[in-house]
Amino acid sequence: MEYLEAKEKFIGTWGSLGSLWGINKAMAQIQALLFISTKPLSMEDIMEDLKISRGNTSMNLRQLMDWGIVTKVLVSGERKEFFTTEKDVQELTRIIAKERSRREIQPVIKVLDDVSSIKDDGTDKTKELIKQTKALHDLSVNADAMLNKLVTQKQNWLTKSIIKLLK
Amino acid sequence: MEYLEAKEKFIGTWGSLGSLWGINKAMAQIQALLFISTKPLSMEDIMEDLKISRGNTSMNLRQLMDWGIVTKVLVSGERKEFFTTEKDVQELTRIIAKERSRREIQPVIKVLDDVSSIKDDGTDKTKELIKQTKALHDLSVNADAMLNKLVTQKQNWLTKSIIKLLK
DNA sequence: TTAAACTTTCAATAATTACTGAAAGTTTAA
DNA sequence: TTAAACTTTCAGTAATTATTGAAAGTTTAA
Repeated sequence: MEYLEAKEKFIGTWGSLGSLWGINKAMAQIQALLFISTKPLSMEDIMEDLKISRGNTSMNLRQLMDWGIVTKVLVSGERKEFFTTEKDVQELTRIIAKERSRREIQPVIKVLDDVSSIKDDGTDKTKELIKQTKALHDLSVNADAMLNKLVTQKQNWLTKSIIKLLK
Repeated sequence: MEYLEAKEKFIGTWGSLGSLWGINKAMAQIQALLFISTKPLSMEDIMEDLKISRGNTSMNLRQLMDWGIVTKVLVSGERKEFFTTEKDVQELTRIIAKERSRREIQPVIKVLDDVSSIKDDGTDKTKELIKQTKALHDLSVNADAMLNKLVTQKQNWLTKSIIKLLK
């Protein structure tokens, strides 16, 4: 396999994986492209490489920046803006985990808390709703706490954690 | 909040969370409905409750069964089929994690392995592609191993794991 | 200033994904 | 058998989501 084929395979796969996990294809592909690029890329570069429109590029770069995954960099002597992504996979994972927790898990925990706190009217179905949503609530809180714990340790969290768990 | 409102809030939230994570709404909602139901439900029950068509119900139940999350149960004296979901949240998580690993993570690991194994032609961009995809590969392998490890311990994996990690 | 170089926004459109409903298929009781 | 009770399939359609491209907005160099 040559460079170009490998590059396209990587970017394509990353895009599909994104879709599978609720991240849009262009967004995932832009990140993948920056991830393997040796230098920051301009909007023009990205558009040309991925063959997507200016608007699409602009919107998805913005989202990636909102997530904290991509940053603007100034290239001296250049008027236009350039972009890079976080290059360290561990740091990248930390950012994504933290954001998904904040945006998606926390709000669900709140709902589960509300729902599992309704008044027990003595009926079976109410009891079941309370029991099951409480179980889900507790699991979510624990899993989220664990994820944060894992991911808050800057250095080698994954390796360290695996070692601990294997003991 | 009364039972019905709480129930609808739970099912609705679960559906939205599903969409956010690449699981279709109807599928997530059927699972949610079964999860808080005190007894197995028929296709008719599900259709009526969620106001979705027969075809949709059938297709999504099938998918849930493929995932191993929902099972058919025979109710004696009844001709039609009834369905339940795994009621234990830990077991449910185990099943989902295992399936997502098998269906989605393993294939990506394979691609990352292929891509990071291309011949180093000495150029910077090839070196970068190899380096970055290798890092991603290693992270994925580790994270996947950890997930499997966590999730393979039947009893209270989450609690146990948190205790270990907090040490 | 101003005008060129660049970025963002957003209405229109395309692409994708989900859903319906009815026909075809299957199972079971008599 | 057969026909009623049920489930699955799938072509057509609807709903959702992503993308385009051009106009509007912004920045900067002269």
